[in-house]
Formats: sequence, C-alpha cells, structure tokens
Amino acid sequence: MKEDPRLIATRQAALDAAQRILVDEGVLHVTHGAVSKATGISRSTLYRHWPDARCLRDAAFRRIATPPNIPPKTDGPMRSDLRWLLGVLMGALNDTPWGQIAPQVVAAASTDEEARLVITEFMKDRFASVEAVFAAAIGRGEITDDVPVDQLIELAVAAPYFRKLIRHEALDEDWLDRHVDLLCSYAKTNSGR
Amino acid sequence: MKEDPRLIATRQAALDAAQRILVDEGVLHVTHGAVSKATGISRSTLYRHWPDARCLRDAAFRRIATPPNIPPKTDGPMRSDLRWLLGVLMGALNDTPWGQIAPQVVAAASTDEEARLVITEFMKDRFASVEAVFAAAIGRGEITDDVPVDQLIELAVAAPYFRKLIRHEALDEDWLDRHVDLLCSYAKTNSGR
DNA sequence: CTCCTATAGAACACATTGTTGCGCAGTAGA
DNA sequence: TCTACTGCGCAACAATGTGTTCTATAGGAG
Repeated sequence: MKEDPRLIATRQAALDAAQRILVDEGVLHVTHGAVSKATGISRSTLYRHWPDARCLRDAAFRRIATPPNIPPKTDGPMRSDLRWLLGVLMGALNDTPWGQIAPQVVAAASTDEEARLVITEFMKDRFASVEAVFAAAIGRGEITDDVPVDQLIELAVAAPYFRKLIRHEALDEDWLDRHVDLLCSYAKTNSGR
Repeated sequence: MKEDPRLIATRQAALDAAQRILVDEGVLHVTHGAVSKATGISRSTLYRHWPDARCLRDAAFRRIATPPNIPPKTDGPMRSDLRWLLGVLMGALNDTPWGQIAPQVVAAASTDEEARLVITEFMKDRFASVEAVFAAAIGRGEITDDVPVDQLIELAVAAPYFRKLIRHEALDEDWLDRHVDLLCSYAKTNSGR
C-alpha cells in the first residue's frame, strides 16, 4: 500500500519553503501562514500535516541540521590535516544552511532538550575529527602526548564558531591560517617537556 | 528642568518586569500585554514609552546586556590579571541574567541588526578589557609585542562562551585555571622570537 | 492655585493562530 | 470503468496579540 503522492508532494513543497524561510527570515517567521503564502498550499492543509507551529519549525530544523560526514584525513603533517579539517568546518559555517541556522539552534538548545542533544551530538562528532588529527600526530611523533589535547580541540572548534555566531566576523582563509598556526605552534612548543 | 518622576518610575517598573519575563519565559513572551499584566501599567502607557514590541524587547535586552563596569586590574603578573578578568567573565556567564539570555541574543543577532549591535558592543568591551591585560604585560616586559595578541584575546573570550552556550559544559575554577595556563604558556613561549 | 503632562481605561481596527465543515478532485482497488 | 476513500482548497469562525486613538483623571512644576 503506497503512500498517496499528494501527501509526498505537499510535504516536500511545504518543507522546501519552510527551510527557505527559516534560513532567510529566522525561526520566528516559520509559520503556517507564511508557508501557505509562499507555496499556495492552504493553511488548513498545512495544519493537517503539522498540527502546530512547533511541529512545523522542528521539521524545518531537522531538514537542515543533519551534519555532513567528513572523510577523515590524518596522514600528516599535522598542520596540513588540521588546516584541511578546520577548512571543511569553516566552509560549512560559511556556505551551507547549517551556518545560517546554527545561531537559532544554539538559542533553542538553551530551553529545548532535543535541540541540545542535536548540537552536543554534532559537536561530539566535530571534536572526534579533530582528536583523530592530534592522535595521528602523536602516533607519528610530531607532538608528544603530554600536550593538553582536549583543550586544543576545544579551542580549535570554539574559535570559528565564536567568530561566526557571536562576533559576526569573517571566516576567511587568512584567518584560518593564523588560527592553525597558533594551534600547531602551541602543540609543538609544548611537546616533550 | 528635571524629568517627571512618573516617567522614571514607569520605565523602571516596566523594564524590571520585561527583564524578568525575558529571562524566565523567553523573548517571545516579552510583549506590551504581558508587561502590562505583570505591572498593572496600562498598555497605552507602555506603547507611549516603547512604540512597538521590538523596541520593548530591545530595551529589555539592553538592560541585561549592558556590560557591568569591570574595575581594571593590570598590575600584574599577567597570569594573575588574566585569571581575575576571565573569572569575572565566567561568573557573569554562570550567575547573571546575561548568561541566561545570551543564547537568545545570539540567535536574534543572526537576523536582527539591533541585536547584532548589542552583542558586538558587548564583545568590544570584553575584548578591550583583555587587551588591557596583555598591553600591561607587554609594558612590564612579561611578554613581547610580537605575540599575536588579537588571536589570544579572541581565544580567551571564545572558550568560555563556546563552552557555555554551545557545548553546555560546566565553567568551573578548574577549567579556568587550565584555560589561563594555556593562554599564558603560549604568550610566553612565543615572546621574543 | 494653575498649567502641563503622564497615566488609566475603553473602544477600535487589524493580523495571526488554530479549528471546523463542506465540496471537489485525485487516488487506489475491484 | 465504477466506486469508495482521502487529501486538498476554501470559507467561516473564535481567540489572541498588536497597535491606535480618544477621553477623563491625577500627579507634578512653577
């Protein structure tokens, strides 16, 4: 028993519009009325699919907030691996819908348990990627295992997020170079004490 | 020609209530109606003071987001100054209304120009405080002026914000000690190259 | 005391949110 | 093809929130 194609078409068109509104105008503007106006789908139909505003917003969030898989690169040298990985992260913040809705997910996480899970899982994944780079560097003997890796990981990820979400400063190649330089410099000068 | 005490009293009572609503229930619930119900002040009076909902919310935000004056401590040593300053910052994030509404300001700033101003001004102030510490350390010769101070300032502030707002991890004394250690260690080992 | 002005309160128009009932049209199964 | 089902559009509706305007009242300044 297949699903009625009308259901699928409506859901897809509505969520396309909801996603666009979420990115362009913010979560507050993702309403049944706005989606209806944008798509031509009647409000009553939208209410049948998503009983209230929260359901609709959650659906729009979930559509965007799925973290992409980052293929690991840990073949060294450390600076190269780190630069590549943080470049991917920076690119996601700059050029994908994720970067645009991240601030709203952050806000939601302060009151909403599910949003908090989404973001902590997301960060756990990011941290693991960075940790793999440092672990590989330790394995190659580039740095020693007495450097405070956990702190460096946090700083590595914190900087681009802080810069983008809170300061609204540009994330560009030049900044990234300096950021990676600082991380590597610290890691190396604190090796083998 | 003094200002009518009625004006002052009304503004203060209204903003007190608006602030409480903002912290307890979120920005969405900060409305003229809600403030009116909470204070007994009539809606028309509130509209006279803040012509629309956005003005009212902005006023409530600004009331909380106004940086408290941090008495500067730059008499050294650098580690002590930095530890003290970041301790104040951490305390603000942990124990003041600012820590509670910061996520909402971050989210609002992604689409709202006024909120962005609030947060960038706030950060400018924080950054200036940290910079004063480094400048004093350079003046005393603790570190040299070829250290990338701007980057260190950003990391110094980014870490607690990232940890609190995005990771929802604890900001405690132990973490702060390690954070300050790392910053100072980097600044000193990269002095006088 | 008198003038000025802030406030309270009510009435109003308007938009948004959410619900319900009905006719229509597209879909699936025989 | 015929029939039963179901999603959709539409209109009407209540409830709430937003913003305006008017008048009467009460408190403050000179």
